[in-house]
Order: sequence, then C-alpha cells, then structure tokens
Amino acid sequence: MSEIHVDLSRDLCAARVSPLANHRCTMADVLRLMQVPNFDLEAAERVPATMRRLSPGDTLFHEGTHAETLYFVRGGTFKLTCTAEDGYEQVLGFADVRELLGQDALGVGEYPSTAVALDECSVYGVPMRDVLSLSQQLPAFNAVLHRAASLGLRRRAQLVDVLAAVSAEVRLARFLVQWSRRMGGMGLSTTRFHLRMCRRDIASYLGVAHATVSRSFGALADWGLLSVSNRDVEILGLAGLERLARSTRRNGEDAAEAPRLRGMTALGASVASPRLGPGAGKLHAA
Amino acid sequence: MSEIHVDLSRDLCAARVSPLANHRCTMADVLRLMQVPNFDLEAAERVPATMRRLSPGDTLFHEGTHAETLYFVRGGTFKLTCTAEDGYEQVLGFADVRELLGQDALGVGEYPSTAVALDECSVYGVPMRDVLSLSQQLPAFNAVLHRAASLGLRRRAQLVDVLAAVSAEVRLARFLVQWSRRMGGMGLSTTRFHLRMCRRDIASYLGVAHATVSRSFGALADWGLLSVSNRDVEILGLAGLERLARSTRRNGEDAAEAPRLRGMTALGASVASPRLGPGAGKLHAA
DNA sequence: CGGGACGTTGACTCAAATCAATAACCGTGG
DNA sequence: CCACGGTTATTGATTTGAGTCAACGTCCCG
Repeated sequence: MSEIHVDLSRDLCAARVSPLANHRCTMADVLRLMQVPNFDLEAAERVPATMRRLSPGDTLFHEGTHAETLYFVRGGTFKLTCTAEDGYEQVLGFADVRELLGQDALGVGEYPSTAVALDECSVYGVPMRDVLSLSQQLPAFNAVLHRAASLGLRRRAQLVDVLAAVSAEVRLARFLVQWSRRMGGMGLSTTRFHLRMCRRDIASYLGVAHATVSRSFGALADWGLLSVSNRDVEILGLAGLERLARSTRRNGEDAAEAPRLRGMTALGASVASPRLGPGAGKLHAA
Repeated sequence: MSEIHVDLSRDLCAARVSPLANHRCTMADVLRLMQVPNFDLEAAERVPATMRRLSPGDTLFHEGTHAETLYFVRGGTFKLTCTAEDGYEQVLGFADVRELLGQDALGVGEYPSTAVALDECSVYGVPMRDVLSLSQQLPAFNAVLHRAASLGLRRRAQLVDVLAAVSAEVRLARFLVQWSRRMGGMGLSTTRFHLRMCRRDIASYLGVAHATVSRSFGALADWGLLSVSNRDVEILGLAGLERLARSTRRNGEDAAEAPRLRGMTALGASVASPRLGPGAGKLHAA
C-alpha cells in the first residue's frame, strides 16, 4: 500500500529527471555486454536497441502489464517480485549484470512479475516481438537467449533451495552463500559486501517473518560466522557458513547446534556478554 | 539410501525389458507433439530424433551426469528432484506431456536435477549438442524452445508460490489447485484425479513433513473441500479450495473458516465446527 | 528537528516438526 | 486362498521453532 505510493512517487521523480530516457544503441552493445566472443558485428550494429537508466525504487515493469521489451541488465541490481491479490509481495529473486528480465513473458505476452531497481541501474531493451526473428538472424543472440533461459531456471532452483531449508538460520545461510558466490562471480569480495535489499525483502525471499531475519542474523553473528551492521555483511567463517547452509533436517547440529546452548567456546567465542545492547559482536561497534 | 537401491534395481529391470530402447523417429514427431501449427515438414523429417519408453521408477537422467539429450515428454508424468549430499531429496516439480526435461542443462553441460518416471512414460530425445544449430535451421523448433523456457520459468514460480504459503493447508490447497488446472489442461477431470506421487514426494514439494501432509488432507476433508482415499482425490468445493489457496498471512482463517465461506453458499458449506475429530468427511470412512 | 521507514529485541502463542505406534496397501510366494 | 514382509498412510503425544504483536532504537531525508 504505502510501498506502492512510494513507488509511484519515485517513478514520477525519475520521469522528471530523465523522461522515459531510452537512449538509442544497437544489438552490438547488447552482445558485447553478454560477453559473446565473436559475432557478426555489422549485422548486430544494424539492429537497434535501447538503453535506459533507473534510480533506486524505480519500476522497470509491472506484473500483469503487456510485455513489450526484453531487458538485459547492464548494471545495478533488480528485485523481482510477484504480488498476491491481497497485496502480499513475494520476492522471487534478484538480478544483476548480464541477467535477463522479462524472458518468462516470451510465451504469454505479459510480465508475470514486477522488476524494481534496488540501486542505480541501467538496462538494454530489445522489443519483445522482434526477439524470435532476431534469434533467427543472429545465432549469437540465440545462444545468449538459451544460455540465459538455462541460467534463469537454475536461479529459480536456488530460491527453491532456500525455501526448502527447515530452519530460518539455514535459509539465511544459504541465501548469504548464494550472494557471496554471486559477488565472487562479479569479481567482488566474497566475504564483505553490501546487501542492496531491506530486511523485509530478504524475509520474503526466505519465506520467513522479517523479525526472524533479524534474529537469524543475530544468531549467525553469535556463532562467529559473520558480523553484520545494517546491510553491510562480513563473513568471518565462510566454510562454517557453507557447512551450515548444507545442513538439512535436524543434522544441522554438527555445524550449528553446539554453540546454541553451550557458551560456544569452540568457535573462537568472541561473545563475552551475550546481551550488551545492540551489536555485541557486530561490525559497526569495531 | 534404500530409495537409491530401489531405483537401481528398477533401472536394471527396465533395461532387461527394453535395453536402452531408443526407437528412431524424427523432429517432425517432436514438432507435432508440441502442437506447432505449421512447419517445414520435409526439413523436420530429415532431422533424426529418438523415442524412449520408461516404467514407473525408471530414471530418465541423474543429477550431475553429462547432459547429452534434451527430452520432450510424450506421455506420463515425471518427478524432478535434486538431492543434497546428505541424501535429502527435494522435489522440484512434476512434468507431463509436452514439457521439456533437461533444458536447464543447456548452458552447463550436466543435468542439475534428476528425472524419474512416476508411471508409464515415453519421451522424445534430441541430442543436446544439436539443439542450438537445429534452432537456427528450424524456426518452429526455436519457437518451441523459447516458449518452453518461458513456461518452465513460470512452473518454477508455481513451486515458489506453494513454498511461500504460510500454513500447510494452504500449501496443499495450492498444490491441488495447480494439479487440478494441469489435469484440466490435459482434458481430464479437474475435480477427480489420481495423484501419481507418494505422500513423501508431496511433502517434499510442499516443504513440510510427510505427516503434516496427511493431517492437511484430513483438515481439507473435514472442511468439506475434498475427499481423499489414498492417492485418489475428489475435490468437492473447487471454489472454496481456490479461495483457501489464495489466502496469505493470517487472513487465511477468513478464507478457511466461517466468514469468507459464506460468499460461496452453493457448496453446502458444512464447516460448522473446526474440531470435529478424525475423519468427518473422508471418502474411505463412508 | 521532526517524521517515516528500517532494524532489533522481547514476550507470548501456536502451528508444525519430531518421535512413535498403528493401520492399510501391495506384490510375493507358500 | 491367506500369510507375510515391506512400503505407504494415518493418527496421537510432545516439544520447539518461528509467527505475531508490540515497544524501542536507529538511520535518513526533507
């Protein structure tokens, strides 16, 4: 409700700054972005495409609207959601550089989800109705589409993987491991990063209440696996976090249970006094 | 553990009956199966493909093995799973006629999931390494692939939808509604059907304990929404079931119990007292 | 310096996991 | 035909993890 209001105002704001600013570019830019090794440069440059910038909170497309454009994320991070009719917003995932947005609309004609920019973003756009014919004309583009489809399917499997975990801590651990790998894949640090989404979004992605996300972060910090300050995360024990993430059904005890009731002396145990107010073992205290 | 043993023995058994029985056929058969309206028949008939039959329990491909073939389900139902290293098996979904199996392996070269036949099945197979070039040569095939990718993405979203539900009853309701629609899409009854999978598989798909699935079936039966005997389900109140499936976070009670049900009077609405004791509306009890 | 969104923490309650026993089902074979 | 083991399904008793509600602290932006 109030979120929708915010979205709209943000949209208007962005529209003022750059009113539907679709800069012209070509398919060659798109293929370069997608790191296609070699392709028919001349042909690609004859195919027009668009480029668009978005600010945090801007909506790239809304669930249910007619799908006119297939997008390629050039930079920034998007949040993909789908909204139940009672207003509950389920986060389906996050997309960053080189991911496709709107591919799941190819068959149906309207977007089944909403894409919202989480930070400064830019995308390339290709008209949806040209996609099929273009994929015939440009084999390189076709390959990109198929690879992206395969990757998209596995991205969704990741979400399933997270939601399938029993405990909230394990879900969060899996999410963080995924995020860490994603950061690594982009050449960034796998142990220190800034989460672009708010707790509520994480909670929705994990399928838990947002209060539980806070508690789980606290638990992971207590176990010495990470330190967290707001959206800045530093993973202290990546191996331990991965082990925890791997745990299923009640055998998570190997990785997690020991510290819980005991004073957790085994792990390094920098948790002198458990409740010292906000951030006993937190980052921002240092 | 024991399941693996069973799978292997079944595989061997099937291998005895029809040892790798890949019947020859052509791409034209595949395109006909996929209901492509018009295509280059001559060209399609020049492209070889294979057909294979499977019995219940047979494994079409194992997670992690080299992906040689893209499959098109010709008949029957498959279970898609992925197995954690500790042996826990997460059911990712079910596939029936006209769905693609192995498309998520296109980019990586090995299957990220396992496909097991739940009943008598048959599939067409197309060599994975030919898929890209074939999609260039046969626009109809290319269109099929893109449509399937889009549909596959939305199938996964369905699973997310189920796992995102708060209560076990709502999850089961969503699953049953999905299954009902799927049956309807195949021209079968939307209200009476036979589930091909065991409770354990349903539980894994729903992300709950298998005992909870039983209880949820019981609850739905108590509420007069369906009757169930083993794997045979009859939906008595499809509208009510859909309303229950739609409910989220805490307002599920509105949908499940008295208040909201008044909207759908025609159904009998025999939901007087929530606690009626076991087996109030069961089929086999009558 | 508010105001509003975001984040953390506590208390309470309840739905569901777990453990466990029983009962139905099914193919096999005496 | 029924007896038999194995798998699958239901149901009960008990415990606990996490949802909900609510209060408070924090950050940021106008």
